Amino acid sequence: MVTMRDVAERAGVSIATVSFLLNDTKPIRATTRAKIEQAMAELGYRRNVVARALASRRTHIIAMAYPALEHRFGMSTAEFFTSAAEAARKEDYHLVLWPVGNDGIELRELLGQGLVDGVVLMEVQLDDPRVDVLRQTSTPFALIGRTTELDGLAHVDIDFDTTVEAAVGHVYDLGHRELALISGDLSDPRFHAYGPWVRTEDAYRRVVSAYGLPVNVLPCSDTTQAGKAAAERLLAEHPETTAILVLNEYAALGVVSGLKRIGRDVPADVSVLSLLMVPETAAMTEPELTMMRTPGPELGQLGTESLIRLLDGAEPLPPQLVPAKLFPGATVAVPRAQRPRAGASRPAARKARQ
Amino acid sequence: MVTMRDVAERAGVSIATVSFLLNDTKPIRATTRAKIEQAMAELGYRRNVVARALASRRTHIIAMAYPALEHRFGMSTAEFFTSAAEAARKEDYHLVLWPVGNDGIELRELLGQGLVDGVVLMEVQLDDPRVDVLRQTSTPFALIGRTTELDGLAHVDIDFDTTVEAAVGHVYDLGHRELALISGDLSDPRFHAYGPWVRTEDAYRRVVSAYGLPVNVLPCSDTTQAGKAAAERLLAEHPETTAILVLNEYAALGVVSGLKRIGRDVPADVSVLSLLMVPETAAMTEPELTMMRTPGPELGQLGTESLIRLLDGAEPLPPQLVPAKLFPGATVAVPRAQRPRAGASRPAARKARQ
DNA sequence: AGCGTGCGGTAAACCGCTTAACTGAGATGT
DNA sequence: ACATCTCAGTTAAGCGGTTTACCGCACGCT
Repeated sequence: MVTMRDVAERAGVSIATVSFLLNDTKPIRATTRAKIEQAMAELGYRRNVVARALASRRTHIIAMAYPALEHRFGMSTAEFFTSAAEAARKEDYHLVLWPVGNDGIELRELLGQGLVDGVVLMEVQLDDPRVDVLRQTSTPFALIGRTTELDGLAHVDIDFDTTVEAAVGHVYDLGHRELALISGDLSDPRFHAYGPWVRTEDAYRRVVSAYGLPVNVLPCSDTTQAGKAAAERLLAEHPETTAILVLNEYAALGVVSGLKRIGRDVPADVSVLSLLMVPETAAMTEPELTMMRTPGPELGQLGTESLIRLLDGAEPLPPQLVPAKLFPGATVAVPRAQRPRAGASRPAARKARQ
Repeated sequence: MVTMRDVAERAGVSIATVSFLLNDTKPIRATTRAKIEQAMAELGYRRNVVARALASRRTHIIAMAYPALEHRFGMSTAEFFTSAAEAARKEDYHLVLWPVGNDGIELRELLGQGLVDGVVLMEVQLDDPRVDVLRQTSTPFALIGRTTELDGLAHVDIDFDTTVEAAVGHVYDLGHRELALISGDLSDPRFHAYGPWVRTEDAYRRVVSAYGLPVNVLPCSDTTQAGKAAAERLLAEHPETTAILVLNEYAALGVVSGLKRIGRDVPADVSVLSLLMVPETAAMTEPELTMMRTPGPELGQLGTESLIRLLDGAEPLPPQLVPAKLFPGATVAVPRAQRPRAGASRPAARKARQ
């Protein structure tokens, strides 16, 4: 292994000078710079990041803490990770994906080892134990997602209000009045306080009420099977439904096939709009799903940048909420019965039932 | 930060003793051991992995090198990663996912930094530049997959022969005689030498010929859309087909919906069997796909263990080939026309055409 | 009594790099 | 002309561990 000492010797300078050049921490005369650079090139020198980390107390590694047990690693997550990794590399950091439990125990373990400079937290709970751990250990961190209390925490998140507003508005404008939301299963303890689900459902209730439409929300866990079942149940209980918004992307796939199984045509009989999804998944149904596209690339990048600001002591990035944008597919159409149906269709401010 | 020195002081021993205890590299008297352990507990000591790495020249980090550009990170990959990470943790290693290009340049960069002790290589090409890089830098590594030349390389892979044999056998036994394989797109330069595709296609041609059936192979890239298109084309050109094997999991989803779109019932008219897939994806179609389940968990674990053997100087694990096993779904059934159709059905040893 | 020999422990030299403190020479100010 | 600043480098003290060489001691053996 060729070390900095070797380079310094060959260039006829001190080892410190080499370090200053490498880190750009002190001005170096052009002639010396040239000598050093030549020496480095000739020897094929690469600085040892471990030694650097020990000496500088900065590993330049940031962890993306992902609760692998509670949330399956799916397409959306992959997107977050990829864009975050890219953003990190641009700033001379390494981004590693770290599977940790939601309780914060493994995270504490990880932090104690001193391997990472900071953490990007994914799948944030409304009240997240991991945030406490990070605070206690005074580790810099940024959230992709939001806790309820976030006094000054660096974070980025989906703008659920705007997203839901746009989604509901879209189907409303097409003429739909009998909507339903196939939401997350908030009775599941793992997701009871899972931000995206809670916030989306809240937003939905608000928005739909504001439109003067009845609120119909069905819980459903995040699998294709559950989506199928939910769709079938929904249309059994509310056969008047003409448009379904689906929160979870895997459930959305199931909703489409579930509807077809019970003989409903999509979108002729029922429109389906997926609220948080990536294009790859949307393409998996027939016809292709219309969706609100999860701003995964933006959020992954922003979250990482925001953390790196913290680490580099630069002035912090302001928190950002990014809405998911409508991505047209072929599962949303004008409802079959355009004429306003009496009574049921627009019952002024009927309240949520759940 | 509490260091080893603090612990040693408090326990009234030398810092070396603490190290010996921690690493179990020298016998320690029970009384001293107790003192040290108490001191550690009281102080809440955790050993700094960076310092340890520098001193021991072993970071205990292994990288899973994943060609993120060439291969999308999907469900199967997630499975490999998760099981590999778990296996690594059991052996006191950290496994990080590292996106690198297939050309080996980024990999070389990474290795130069001295951050990782070894590499688990994913999505191996038949002749993989990354293997050369690893050899040149004499980095220990294990392959999940195989190059063509693998003199003594540590590796694990899918047993494509057995897998294809089982798949073809399954549909054959049900009575299917008009098979087709929707394969990978080997004309795409990125996949031209991609092991799983090449090996599966080869195996398919061999096996089907051995059964005395006509060989019908259609290239198709790894997207749902491509799968749809391929299915439609296939049945236009070969309407007699009763069973389709699909290599890529995303394509398989498309095949099912493509068949439905052109009015073929699955499985009544055409059976579909996905060759390499995870259950989550299989559940996404209606009806659920019958598949050969990718042995991702096994391979991730075996690959990692095999690398760790190398790193720890233990005697190496023998290479292993693990077949994918049949996971029944609802897309494979007895062909509608059970009666052997004259001529076309069993043309003794008709040869491959491609 | 004399002598090797395990055993449990210590001292100290690194590992490769960062960085605070220092140096020496030329430029600058008055 | 002399003290003062810059500027570009150097020296050396760590960072928090690992590991080699060494040491004293009790023990068994002859």
